[in-house]
Amino acid sequence: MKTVSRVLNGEPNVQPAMRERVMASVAALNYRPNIFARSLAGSRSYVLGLLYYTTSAAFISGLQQGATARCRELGYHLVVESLEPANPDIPAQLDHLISALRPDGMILAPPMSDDAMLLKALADARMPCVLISPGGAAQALGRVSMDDAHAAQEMTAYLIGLGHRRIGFIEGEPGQAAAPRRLAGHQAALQAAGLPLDPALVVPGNFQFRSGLEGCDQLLSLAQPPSAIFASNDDMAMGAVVAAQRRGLQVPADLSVCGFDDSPMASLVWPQLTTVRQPVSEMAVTAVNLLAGRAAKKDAATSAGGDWLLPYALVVRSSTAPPRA
Amino acid sequence: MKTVSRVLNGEPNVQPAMRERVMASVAALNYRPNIFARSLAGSRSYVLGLLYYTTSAAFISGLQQGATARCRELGYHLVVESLEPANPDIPAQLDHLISALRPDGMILAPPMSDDAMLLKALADARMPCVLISPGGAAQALGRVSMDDAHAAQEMTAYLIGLGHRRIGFIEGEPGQAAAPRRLAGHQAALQAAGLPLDPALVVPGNFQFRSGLEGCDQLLSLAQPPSAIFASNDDMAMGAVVAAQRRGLQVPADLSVCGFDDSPMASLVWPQLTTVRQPVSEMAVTAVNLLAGRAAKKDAATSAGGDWLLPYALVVRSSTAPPRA
DNA sequence: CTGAAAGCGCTTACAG
DNA sequence: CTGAAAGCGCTTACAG
Repeated sequence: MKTVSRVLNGEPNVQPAMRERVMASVAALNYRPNIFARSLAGSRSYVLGLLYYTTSAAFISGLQQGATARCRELGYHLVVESLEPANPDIPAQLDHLISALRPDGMILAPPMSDDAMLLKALADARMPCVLISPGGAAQALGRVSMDDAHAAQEMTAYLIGLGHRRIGFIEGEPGQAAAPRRLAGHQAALQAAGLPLDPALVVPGNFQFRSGLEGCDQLLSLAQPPSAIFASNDDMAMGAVVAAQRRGLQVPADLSVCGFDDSPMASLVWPQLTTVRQPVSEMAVTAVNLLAGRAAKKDAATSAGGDWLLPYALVVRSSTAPPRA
Repeated sequence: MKTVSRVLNGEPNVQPAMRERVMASVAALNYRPNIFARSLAGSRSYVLGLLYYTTSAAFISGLQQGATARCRELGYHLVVESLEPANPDIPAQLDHLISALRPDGMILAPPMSDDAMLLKALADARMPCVLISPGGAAQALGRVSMDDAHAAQEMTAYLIGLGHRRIGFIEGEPGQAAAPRRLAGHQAALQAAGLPLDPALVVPGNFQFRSGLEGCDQLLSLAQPPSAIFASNDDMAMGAVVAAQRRGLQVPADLSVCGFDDSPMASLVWPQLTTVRQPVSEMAVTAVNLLAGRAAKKDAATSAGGDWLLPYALVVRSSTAPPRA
């Protein structure tokens, strides 16, 4: 019965009758192929790696959720490895993972998707990789991202549409690729509306709660404070809300605040945050599809890959409103 | 050279000279045993599963961090599966995971460590399990927890030592095992100090930011409001801080607030939260040790297991102070 | 389109 | 204490 192998792996050239006969037995016996035997004999391991570094637990957890779900559907399994950016141990850790498990591919979450040392080690091992939201255009099977700039532009356009003319912006961590993109989108919307780019309205941040709090304080201390603040992520937006409330301002009546990410906290705080939903779990699903697809192909050369841009969504909740007249 | 197997697996009865000769070759060739071949032939898979449901991304991420690190040291690999409590698909999902990967054991994070359906399916499959912070005393290889009650008791004793006499308490999600334990510890400290148990000072919560905010509001609306509030976790403590600040109160000058967990946010918010550090990553390490140890043993019967209570730490930061005179 | 053979890289008893 | 043999459960060419 070596034909079962053919039908189980969905290969062509099997008679329908034969195929059905096999399928029936498989169902009846509750047969489940042993992944170890499969991997030993074949050229695929049915294992995919997720390489990450915990900047935002919510983001990583979302990726993992999407990836494990899709892996489950495809008969794959996900092995996770937490790495540290630019850590000299990376090659050794990778070598260990690869030689022991021989994963069919790796998914790199940011900021590891921009880690030169990791990327080099992976390339040396000829390991297929999909990069999530990379900054550069490193060589890889695929890159899956969302259009940060366009989303930020839409958010700012929404604030302008509400009637805001002076909009403060709190930047993200400079080292992360998404930060400058979000600022660029914000400024593009300002320009499209014919609004001036006042440098005083852009303050630094680092994606963390506290920098949002301080950034908001700085903006509200301006001679001409903004009527709305766009923080580059939700954590900072929450900080901004707290800073405003401490000064006795009502959000959104006195000050509109919006964020980016739609983290789980965004809809738990009060007021609930207007933000941009990142397609986190969809990005992971796409990455798994690319890697699993390429592993199934005989000729790796023709594998699809490429750049994928996934749709985001503007989530309007209760932290934004028209400015006070 | 089938003796290399013996030395690689650290078995006794090998001549030192022979052992050294093998080790030298292994190092020279950068030899790495293939986990698939090992698993196919042997009775161990060198794979451990982490079964969780994302209540707190930070908590899960901490567990995973600890588990992967320890797995790496022991030559194991971690496969993660996100499940849903009481989901009827659980047996099927589990069956799939077990028959394909044959993990040597499973680590169950709360609240899955109390999920009856999961526990039953695992027991049916005779899968060794370690439960993290379970509520009940379900049958398992091991249970690793921290002493929630004692930690809460210590926290309340600390507040009393600061001079507080009326201390508000915001409860956790009733469905989670830790919630009643923390309340019990709080009340034990009150009684030990001869303070009354005023039911009005205990308000419900659900471990989320918003319930902390509302709970604090409720407590501060009391005819005799408390001078300190102990929230059952950090998310709720952050909510309490915001509620206080909205009323124009200074934390900690006008109101002390403390939490539980030492989540990453706890030291990023302002003021930084006084809280209890849970030994999250250590719990995961202990779980891996138990499972790997049991897999290595020939006679599973004698495997250690049992109950493990790991040390926590009171982390005093700037959200608590003596009450205003 | 389908079957018989060999082999993936280890570990497990079983002899020496 | 150490070696030779068999086998784990699949997949991969290779014949029919």
